[in-house]
Amino acid sequence: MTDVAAAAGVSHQTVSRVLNGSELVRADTRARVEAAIAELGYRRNNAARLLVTNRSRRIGMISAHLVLHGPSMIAVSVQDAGHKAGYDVSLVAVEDFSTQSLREAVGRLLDEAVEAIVVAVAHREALEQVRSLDAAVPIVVVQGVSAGQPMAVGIDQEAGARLAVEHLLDLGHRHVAHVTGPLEWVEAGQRRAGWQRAHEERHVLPGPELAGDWSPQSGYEAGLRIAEDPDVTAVFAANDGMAIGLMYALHAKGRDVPGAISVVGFDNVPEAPYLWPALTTVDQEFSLLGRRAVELTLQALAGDLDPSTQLIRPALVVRDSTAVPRPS
Amino acid sequence: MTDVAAAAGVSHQTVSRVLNGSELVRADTRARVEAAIAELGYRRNNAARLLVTNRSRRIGMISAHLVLHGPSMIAVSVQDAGHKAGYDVSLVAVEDFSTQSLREAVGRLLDEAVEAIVVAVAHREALEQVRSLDAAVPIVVVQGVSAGQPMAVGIDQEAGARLAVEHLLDLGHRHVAHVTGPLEWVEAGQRRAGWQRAHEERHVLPGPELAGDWSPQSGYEAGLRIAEDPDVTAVFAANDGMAIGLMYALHAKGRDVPGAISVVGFDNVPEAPYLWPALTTVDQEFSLLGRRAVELTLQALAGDLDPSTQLIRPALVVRDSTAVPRPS
DNA sequence: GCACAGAATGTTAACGCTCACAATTTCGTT
DNA sequence: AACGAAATTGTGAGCGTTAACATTCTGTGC
Repeated sequence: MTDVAAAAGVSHQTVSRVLNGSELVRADTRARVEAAIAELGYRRNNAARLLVTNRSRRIGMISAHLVLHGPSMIAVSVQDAGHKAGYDVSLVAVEDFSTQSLREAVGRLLDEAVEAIVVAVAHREALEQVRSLDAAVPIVVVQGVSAGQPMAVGIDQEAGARLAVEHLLDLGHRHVAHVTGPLEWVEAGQRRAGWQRAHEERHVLPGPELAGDWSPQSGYEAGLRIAEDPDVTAVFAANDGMAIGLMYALHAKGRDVPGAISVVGFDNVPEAPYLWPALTTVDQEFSLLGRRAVELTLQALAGDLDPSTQLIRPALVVRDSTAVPRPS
Repeated sequence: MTDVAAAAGVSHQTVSRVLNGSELVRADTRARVEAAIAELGYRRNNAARLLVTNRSRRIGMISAHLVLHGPSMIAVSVQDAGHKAGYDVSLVAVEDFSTQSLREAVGRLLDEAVEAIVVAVAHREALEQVRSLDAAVPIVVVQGVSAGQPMAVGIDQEAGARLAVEHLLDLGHRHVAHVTGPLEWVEAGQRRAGWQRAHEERHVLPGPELAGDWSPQSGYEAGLRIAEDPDVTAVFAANDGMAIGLMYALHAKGRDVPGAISVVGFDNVPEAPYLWPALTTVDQEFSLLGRRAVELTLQALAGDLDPSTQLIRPALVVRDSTAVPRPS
C-alpha cells in the first residue's frame, strides 16, 4: 500500500480511501491511485484489514452427508446466496455428530473469524450440541427445522409428506406404507409424522412402516418385504433414492408400478422424471432456502434476532409412479 | 493474548510459544498457560497471525456445475483431503467461464490469501484462462486433464470410455452409438475420443454420434432418435444421467434394454445399481483423486513443481443393461 | 561458591491496514 | 484581497500476532 501511495504521490490513507470507495477523494487523485494500483498489481491484504476492522465478511456453514441430494443442494445454494450478498462462505463438512467433531467444526469456523454460522446438519442431537456450544456469533439453522424455532428457515417436511400421502389416499388407496429415513434425522421424523398425520385425519390406520437409511440399497430391502405383502398398494418413500431401490425390488418381484403398487418419493432428483416409471415425488425449493438462510443471517448480523421460523412449502410433482389401486 | 499472559503470569511471547507447541517451555509453565487459555476461552486471532507469518494454510478451489455428480464429488473429496492435511479449503463456484468471472473467482481466492489454487473446471478455455491469469500461487488442475500436463491429476476419461466401448464390442455388437457430453468440456471430448479410438482399433466404423449436455433430458431426446434406428444395438452415454434419460426413451418406444439395445453409462451414480435394468457404467475413484490433488498441491507448496501428470484409471462395472446382441 | 553453558522467559519491532484526528487546500463571499 | 467553511489530504497510533534478539534463570563442574 505504501508503494502504491508513493507511486501515486499520495499518502497511504488516500489509497485506503480509494479502496474503500470513500467520497472524499478528488476524481483525479482517485484516477491516479487507481492507475498505480493497476500498474503495481496491488491487492489489499485482507488479514491486516480484518485485524483492524474485525469484520471478516465471511459466514461459516456446517454440513454433513454432502453426497446426498438435499444437503448438497443446500450447501450450494447457501454458498451461492452468500456470495451474491458479498459474503464468503466457509463450508466445513462433519463426518459424525460427536461433541468432539462438532466442536472442532465450530472451532475451525471461529478461527476463520466467521461472523455467523449456518448449520445444515439434520441430526437431532447435533443441533442441540452446536447450539449449546454457544459460539458468540449468530447461528442460523436450515435443516431439521420445525415451527417456532428461533433463527431458522426450513422446508416444511411434514407438509410435504402429507401432500404425498394425501395424493395416494385421494387416488383411492386404503392406506400407505412408509419407508422412513434414519430417524435420528429430524427430516426423517417429520416426514414420518406427516405420513401418520395424514392417515389420522382420514381416520384410517397407516400401512406398515419400514426403516431405511436414505440409501437405494435400504429402499431395495424394504421393497423386497413390501412385495410380499399383498395388502400394500401404495408406498411413500422418504426420499427418491430409496424410492428407486424400492421400485427396483418391486420390478424384480414382478409387482408392477404403478399397476400393482403406487410409489411416491421425496426430493425430486434430476433423474426422477426419467425413471421407469417416472417418479411422483415432492419437490423442495432449495435455492429459495439458501437465499432465505442468507437473508436471515444478514438480519441477525444487523442485530435483528427475528424469532419467527420460516417454513417453505414444498410441492408435489405427480408423474407416472402413482395410479388408482387395481380393484382386487 | 495479553490477558492470557497476565492470567498465567507470563509474557505474551510465552503464550505464543505454548500455542505453537514450542519445546522451550517448561512443563509447569505450559500447564499454567493452558489453564489460563481454557479459563478465558481464548482463541488465537488468525488474521494477526497470518499478517505476520504470511502463511494462511488455506487452499482455494474453483468449481463449476456443483449439481452434477462428478464435480460435486471432486469438490467434496478435495475439501476433505485438504482438511485432513491441515488445510482449509475455500471453494468458489463459477457460473460461467468468461475471463471476467474467472478473474473474479481467482481474485476472491487470492483475497483470502490462499497458498494454492485447485482448478476443477472442465471447460477447455476456462483452463487456459485461469492459467494465463497467472496468479503467483501454484495452480493444480483436477479436471479435463490429459497426459503430459504439468501439475495435474485426473481420471483417465479416454481409458474409461474405451473400457465401456470394448465391453460392448466384446459382447458382439458391431458398433456402438455415443451420446456425448457438451463438447466444450474436456471430459466430454476425451470420452468421445476413447469411443472413437476403441472402434478404430478394431477396424470398425463407430455408430452414430448424438450430442447431449449431461442432462437426463438430453439423453431422453437422443434416445428417441436412437430408438428409430434399427441398426443401433448398443449405446455408450457419456454420463449416467443421460443414460437414464436414454433408457427411458427406449422403454417408451418399446425397445427393450438390454434385449434390443445395450446401454453403458459413465459415473456410477449411487442409484445406478437400482435402475431397471441396473446400469452398466464406469466408476471413477473420486476420493483418490481428491487425495492426489492435495498431495500434489502440498508438493507444489514445498517447491517441487512435479511436471508429471497422474492419471487414475477408472473401472468398468458390469450390470444388467448390457447383453449380447439379439440375432437379427 | 563461582563461572558458564544452556534452558527458559521477556522485550521490542514489525506485518499492512483503518480509525481518529490534524493539517492543508480549495473555493465562494465579502 | 482576505476570510472562513468545506473539501481534501496527511499523520500517528494500534489491531494481535510472531521473529529476532536480549535477558534472566538453572544446574553443572571445578
